[in-house]
Amino acid sequence: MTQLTTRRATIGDVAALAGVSKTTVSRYLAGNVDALAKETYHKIKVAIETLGYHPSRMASALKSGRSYLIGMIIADITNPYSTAILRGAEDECNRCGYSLMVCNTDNDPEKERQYIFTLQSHRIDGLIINTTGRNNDFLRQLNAEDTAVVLVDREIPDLSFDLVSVDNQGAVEEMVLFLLCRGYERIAYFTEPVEGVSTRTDRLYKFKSMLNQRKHASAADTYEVDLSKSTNLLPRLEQFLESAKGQHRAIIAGNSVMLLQISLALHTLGLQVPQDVALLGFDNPDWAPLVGPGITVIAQPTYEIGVTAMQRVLYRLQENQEETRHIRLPVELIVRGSTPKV
Amino acid sequence: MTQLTTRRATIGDVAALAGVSKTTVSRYLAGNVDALAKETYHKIKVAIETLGYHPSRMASALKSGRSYLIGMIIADITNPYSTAILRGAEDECNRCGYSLMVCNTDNDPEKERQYIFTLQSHRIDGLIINTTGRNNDFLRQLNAEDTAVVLVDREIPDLSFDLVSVDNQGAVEEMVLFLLCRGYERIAYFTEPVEGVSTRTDRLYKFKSMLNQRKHASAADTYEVDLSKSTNLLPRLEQFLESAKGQHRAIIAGNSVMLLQISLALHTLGLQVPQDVALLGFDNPDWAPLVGPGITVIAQPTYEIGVTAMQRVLYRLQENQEETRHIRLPVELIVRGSTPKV
DNA sequence: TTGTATGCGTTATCAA
DNA sequence: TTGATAACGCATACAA
Repeated sequence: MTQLTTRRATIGDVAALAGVSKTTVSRYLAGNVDALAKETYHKIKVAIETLGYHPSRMASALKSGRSYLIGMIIADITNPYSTAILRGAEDECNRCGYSLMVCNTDNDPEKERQYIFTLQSHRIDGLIINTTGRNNDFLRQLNAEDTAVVLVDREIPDLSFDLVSVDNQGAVEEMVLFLLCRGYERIAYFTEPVEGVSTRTDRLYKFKSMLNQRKHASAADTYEVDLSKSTNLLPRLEQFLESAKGQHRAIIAGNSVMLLQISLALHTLGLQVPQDVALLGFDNPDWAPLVGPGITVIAQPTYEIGVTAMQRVLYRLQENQEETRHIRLPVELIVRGSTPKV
Repeated sequence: MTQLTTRRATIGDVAALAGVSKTTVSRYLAGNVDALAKETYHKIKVAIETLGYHPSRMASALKSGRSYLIGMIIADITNPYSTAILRGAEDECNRCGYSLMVCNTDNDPEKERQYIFTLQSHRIDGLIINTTGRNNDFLRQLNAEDTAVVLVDREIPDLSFDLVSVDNQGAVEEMVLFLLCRGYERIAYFTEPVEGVSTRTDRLYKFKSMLNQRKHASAADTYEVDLSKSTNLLPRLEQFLESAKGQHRAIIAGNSVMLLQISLALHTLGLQVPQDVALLGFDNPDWAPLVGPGITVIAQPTYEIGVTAMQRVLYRLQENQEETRHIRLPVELIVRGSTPKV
């Protein structure tokens, strides 16, 4: 009669206590309230509260094919840029009754692949992915399934996924024009390795083409540095500063990780911003106003990117077969002390 | 005969193609390989690859009671401190074949409560929670269920959950002694509102008791500031600096958010660290070495906290009914230029 | 070493 | 407005 272990209440328990069928309870749960007698509605309500019943999404998902799970694969979760996107996506996700499974790949394609499998096994309804760019074949598979996939930040060639990002080439253009306008003669672009990462490729491409076009500096003023080895950056930095000695020099950092490392390296070298070299970066990290005279940056609407990407996923879930879209959100140049007129 | 829509393969499809029973495939999937004939093993392997089959965790969970889902509730995901813990937890989680559902409460107890329900509905096996501290009754419920719960950072009174954190009182003691030793006469402690947040309470308590004990400064040099209103901080800061005019002054920030805001405020006021006031903070954000002469901090082993908390959760899942433990990881004082000898 | 039968908790189909 | 019944994909007890 009395049960010793407190087993979790099921829809059957609720039905029994309320004196109705499981079907009726299921209708109640689905919010199909109009089709219920007032009295029935109330009996079920009471029964649910009495038992402290919570429906099992697993069972529901098994039957209905909807898990209410969205996967989010992030290349580097320690990057505040990613975290801000995550926060936007999470907010929107929760707002719509979905839950978010977060995966951090540390830019490792193998981990990314594993995560794609794992998420599939949980039957996620949708996926937001900030891809390492080296699993295109695996992502192609997802394309065939019914999973709604939206890319953030990084594009994949020849793949018909929605993409939410910013106008990277426009941003670089704005940066370079700004610096030229302020009188800088030599501008260096420092980026993490660009291979497979569309964002980095786009930015670097635009930088090169602008400088070549203006014949303003040698194209050699671009530096691809793998920051995983901490000793890689310093010599390249010195190389640039040496080669541009006596000129008005500026450095553009391709993302906030690079910006941080360059700031640290300049600090190490005993150099001052902007006296010794001007500095300009992507993203707008918390500390940008605090370092030296404040660092001029291109700020990206990270929170909105997250929200937009999630909206896009959920929209796709409404069985919309609309054509793939590439949504570009606007950036904003925030001028601080690191880039004065020369 | 031929199916038009590519339905997702099930264990039944694999069994049929391999010419064996579902049970046998299930054994294969469970890694129960010793009990399989070599030939059978191979047939199943081929069938799985041919079909691109991925087991459904939902179905598996429904039957076995194991969802392989761990929930993680974070009070503030934009705080790098939290992100670092998240990364540790996520790594360990993945390493053990579980997936992580991440929830960000923005320190809102109502959101926290909603998330607890949602996670329950997904039948999470375990939960790591950095609690707002104002849902103790709801968490008590979880205590009764079979969910493995581990708290990080923030404690809950009278609740028998495992807790992973640092020795906050010891850390404050180290900070204060360090500052006294260096000759500072007036030390202020700035914290976000402490109510319900054990970490903040502990730190503030220790600070007060040390200063009272030494009769070194008035206990009034503690400031609880709600940073959600951006205008709250500046007047309190000026109040302290004014009251301690002419003395060697130092400020301790109760966490890195506070440290950032104080740094910004001092910047606004045109004050220099450490000439005008010394600065000392909790956590070790990326930018700590870069601001002014570098900021002295107490660094917490955030990644390890995340890993340890997850290990603890997974350990509890092995049906261990061992007594509740409070694990305190060591902190490290990192001395930089913001706190010179006076 | 392998297979049959049953049930996990829910939703969907059909009937009343 | 409500209910009986089957099915979702898998794991397990038991049998062979």
